[in-house]
Amino acid sequence: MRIASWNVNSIKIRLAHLLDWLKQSKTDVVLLQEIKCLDDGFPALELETVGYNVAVHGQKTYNGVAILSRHPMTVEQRGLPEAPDPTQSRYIEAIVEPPGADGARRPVRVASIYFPNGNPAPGPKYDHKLAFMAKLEAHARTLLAFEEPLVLGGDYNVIPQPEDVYDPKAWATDALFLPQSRAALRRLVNLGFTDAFRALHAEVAYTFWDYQAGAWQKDHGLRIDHLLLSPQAADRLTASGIDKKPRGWEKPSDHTPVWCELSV
DNA sequence: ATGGTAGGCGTCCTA
Repeated sequence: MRIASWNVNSIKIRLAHLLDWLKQSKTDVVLLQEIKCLDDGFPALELETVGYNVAVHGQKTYNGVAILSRHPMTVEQRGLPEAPDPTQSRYIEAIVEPPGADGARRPVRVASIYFPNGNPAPGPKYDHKLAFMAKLEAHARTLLAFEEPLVLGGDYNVIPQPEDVYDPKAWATDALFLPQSRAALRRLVNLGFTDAFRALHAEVAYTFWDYQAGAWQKDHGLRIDHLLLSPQAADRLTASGIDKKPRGWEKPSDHTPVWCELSV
């Protein structure tokens, strides 16, 4: 089963890209962020027509997350439990169930998460970022106790290591790379998660290139979109990658998809 | 050197 995460920066603007990419990538489950629309405005019909079930936690103008699944899907959470600002739609969680070849049940719990950017730091936005990460960590503890396959995917807005940014010095004081942000991500990972991309790849790779200053052309990127796997999901990890192609298309999102393959 | 670009119920805010 292939699972991907993609911050599309407006589902309305990016629908054609998403449909093209779904056709060529053969992804079973897609975790979307920054859909920037209410539930009613989400193009559910267009996506159902090409074979996906749709779950949306939308918001007007900002944020908004969704999950697409070729397999039956049950929504478990809309909104992060005890989120510091529940008016911001940044979390949706579901259980997807691919058909077992032998009739066995193989449910996988997935979440699509849009972490706060946190700039400027210090300040109230940075405080909100850290508060959100603390509540996410608490919820992740609860989910890990279920000892089931779990994929926490999304735009984490955190650069894990210096090798995950083109110029670490230039990002030293940015909310995405401050020591407290990186420590909060480490606390989460250290609960027992596996970074699906880094587990299988040692090379430098990015998931985001700013629209400004020719960042894409200069390959001035960041790796801030991640798929974190519970031990039971990591046991089944067979492949992962970052699909750079969509970032090079006309009128792209500033993010490109990260994906992983779990054996059935 | 504080620019640059993109998206949205937009004349600013967020990223």
